Amino acid sequence: MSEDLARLLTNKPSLLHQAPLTLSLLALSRTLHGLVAEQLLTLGLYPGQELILMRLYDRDDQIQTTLQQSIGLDHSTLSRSIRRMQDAGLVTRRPDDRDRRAMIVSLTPAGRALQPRLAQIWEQLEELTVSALGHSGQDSLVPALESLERSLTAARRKS
Amino acid sequence: MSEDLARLLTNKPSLLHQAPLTLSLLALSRTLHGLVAEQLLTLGLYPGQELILMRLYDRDDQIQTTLQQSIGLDHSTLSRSIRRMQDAGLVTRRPDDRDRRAMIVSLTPAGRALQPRLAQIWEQLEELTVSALGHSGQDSLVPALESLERSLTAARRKS
DNA sequence: CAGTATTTGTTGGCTAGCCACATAACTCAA
DNA sequence: TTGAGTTATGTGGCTAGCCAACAAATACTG
Repeated sequence: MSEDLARLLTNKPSLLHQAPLTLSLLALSRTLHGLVAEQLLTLGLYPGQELILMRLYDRDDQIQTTLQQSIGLDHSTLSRSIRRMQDAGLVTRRPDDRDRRAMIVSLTPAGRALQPRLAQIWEQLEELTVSALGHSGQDSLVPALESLERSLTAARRKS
Repeated sequence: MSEDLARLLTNKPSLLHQAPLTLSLLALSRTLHGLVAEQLLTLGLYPGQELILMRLYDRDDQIQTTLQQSIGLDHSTLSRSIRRMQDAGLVTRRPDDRDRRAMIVSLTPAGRALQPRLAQIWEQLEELTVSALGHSGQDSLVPALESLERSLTAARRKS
């Protein structure tokens, strides 16, 4: 890279090399997101929607807020995503009789029908990442990533 | 969690537990993105713009396509981001005399002035992630993440 | 040299995701 | 019971990011 040459000449360190871990995490994050998006698109899904479906596969007929809290996205994001999934025929929404503010989100047959294909995609992704890392490092990596995620979440709360 | 109870009773495995690595990577990815966005906002920046600035810190007066190729985003995304950065007074764009299709992107004094503060944020993020992982695991993790990123990129190319 | 192909950039349209604000319904206390 | 506070959801407006379609300039080729 001639950038490196320029840096040698001017003796200025690049910000890009001063945070290798952050940078590689961000790069990986983007690539993974793109790959997931690509795979989901074959089901007509968009990133984020798979998490909603998976929560509903585990427990159908959930209140929007319950989904929002377990997934952790903003309620407005969920509201719009779920509406689009309703438009796509994957879920239905009806007001809760006992709390008429709340909307109960339920799977349609079409939404439920995606379950095996989603499971397959999920499986392939896991296989891909696991084999890329070598099966050895996998067990140690998951706890490390989860610990890192907790630390970053804690760092966000502080501010 | 009562979801787990329900699963015990119905004996249905959750998709959420079948891809722990993928899931923890996605969760980490989201949290990191949020943290970065939060920090960048203190500079009036939005995620992605910091990469453009860093490339320009390393080498000023770059063609848009050069930036696009080194960063890896879609050219339309870059076009809009750079226009917003121009509106914000961080960069200028002028057509290249030798190739009048191309736009030369250059830092303004305001854009250059963000360099130290961006460096500080970048440093803090790296410290945070490194200390969260324990300084021991860091050296092995970066190559692992980069290797994983390459594998995922290769998986995208195939399709 | 003329016509075609490629490259560079912009715009429209769709998605996710956030914040701020608004609305409706529920809760609780005076 | 009335009124204040809380909760659930929706909407407007902004960002990133993608693809597709387009225009303009350059490069290539017959």
